[in-house]
Parts: sequence; structure tokens; C-alpha cells
Amino acid sequence: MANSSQDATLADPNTRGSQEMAVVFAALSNPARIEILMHIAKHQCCGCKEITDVLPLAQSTISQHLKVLGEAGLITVETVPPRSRYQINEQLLRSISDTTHAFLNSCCKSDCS
Amino acid sequence: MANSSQDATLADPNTRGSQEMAVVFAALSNPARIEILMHIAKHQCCGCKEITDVLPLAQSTISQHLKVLGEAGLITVETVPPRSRYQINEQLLRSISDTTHAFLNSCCKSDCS
DNA sequence: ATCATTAATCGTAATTATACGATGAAGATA
DNA sequence: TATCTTCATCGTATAATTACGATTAATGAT
Repeated sequence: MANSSQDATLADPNTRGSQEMAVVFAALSNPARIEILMHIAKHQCCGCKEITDVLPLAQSTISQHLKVLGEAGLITVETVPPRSRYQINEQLLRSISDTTHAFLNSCCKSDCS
Repeated sequence: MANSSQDATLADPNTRGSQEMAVVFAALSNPARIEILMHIAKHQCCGCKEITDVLPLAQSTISQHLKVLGEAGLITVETVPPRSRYQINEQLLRSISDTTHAFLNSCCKSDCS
């Protein structure tokens, strides 16, 4: 079933193909998810409710977005019912940041006049 | 109408909100589009046909992907029928690279133990 | 004039994404 | 035990994405 938050196939920037990159970008392709990510980063840790209080979306929708972010490995979850604490997966995010930077820059280093 | 390749609202990294970021990430959220982008970067300039020859997708599909990449501002088009030459929008891509890097890093600079 | 090449667009089908309300599960508290 | 809070999941409706073949448009070559 599905890949957990710490998926080994995403650990090494150099083994990240177009498929893996697309998954990460897809997770970032929704404005609500970007806001959620920023909110978590700002508050370091937070639960679904705090985000629901701040964004104009239903709790079930937020929960679903959190799931997508988790499956892409961008955040981690720690559940102690009835609460779930979400936080940024810093290690992976840093790796993704580097990969993205390298990828985009590799598209720019030519001189097509 | 719609936004052309050099959309002023995307020119400044600091004015890029979650909505604008999501558009860029959405354009990058498809493996075929990543491959297309890499192919264009590798060959500096190329037409739809060269990409169609290399990817297992129909010409109409490639053309559609190119349109998405163009609307997101990642590539520019120069059409002299019956050809269209695509190339990387380096300036915008560099700006996007910086924005993405800054955004992802801003999510990592806390210490939530 | 006819044909070939290249690429955009249209129509369409299948899949995926997004959002919601309702429900269920887990534990804390009255 | 009954109630509250928090969150995940289910079912569902709507919209967007992805892909294809067919068609059209523009130009160059025969």
C-alpha cells in the first residue's frame, strides 16, 4: 500500500527521475497545499484543526490535502488519537529543494541566440 | 488573451503568491512535461516533431503539453509556419528556481524537536 | 495544382483531482 | 455511560487533466 512519508526511493536526489519529480511537483501544484505547508512551517508543528481554522476549506478537504503532502514525503505525521501532529519533513524538503534547483538551472545553462 | 510567456506578474520572485507558485508547479507536475523541458534544454531549440519522435505520445498530446509549459511561462514559442521553435524561458526559469529554493528552504529553517 | 511536412485545434473518452457532508474511530472528560 | 474533540475515511458530485484520432492551416517541394 502507498508509500510512507520516508520513502527510500526519494532519499537520494540523484536517483530522482521525471516520475518522482512529477510526484513532488504535483503535491505542490495546489494553492491550498502550499498554504498548508507554509502554515505548518510557520508553526513548526500543528494539527488538522489549526489549519481548518485558518483556511476556508472543510476539515475533510484539509485532511485530504495533508494526506497528499504526506504521500509525497513533504510532511510527516505523528498520530496520538484523537490528535495528529504534522510537521515538515525537513531532510526530504531540503533534498527536493536541491534537486529542483539543479534541475531548473540545468535547463538554463545554454546560450541559444 | 490569457497570459503570454513573459507575464509580468511572474517576473518578480517576491510577488509570487501561492496561486502563482501552484501554476508553475502544476506545469511541472507531469513526467512527460519534465522530459519535454529537458529535451528542449538539451537541444536549446526544437520543434514539436523532434519531441514527438522521442516520446511515446501523439503529436497532438505533445503540442498540448507544450502549450501548458508556455502558458506557465517556462518556454517561449516562435512560430514561422509550418514550424514552431520552442526554447527555454531562461530568465523566468531562473527566477522560478530562486523562488522555489527560497520557499522550500523557508519551510526548513525551524527546529521542531 | 498537387502533395508533403509541421503544428495547432477540435471533439471525445477515460482518468484523476477537488470539494463537500456524513459517518466512524479513538481517547479525554463530565 | 454519555458527551466532546479531533481526525480519517466513505460516498458522491463536479471539474480538470490527459490522451487520442481527425481535421485544419500554412508553407515548401514536386
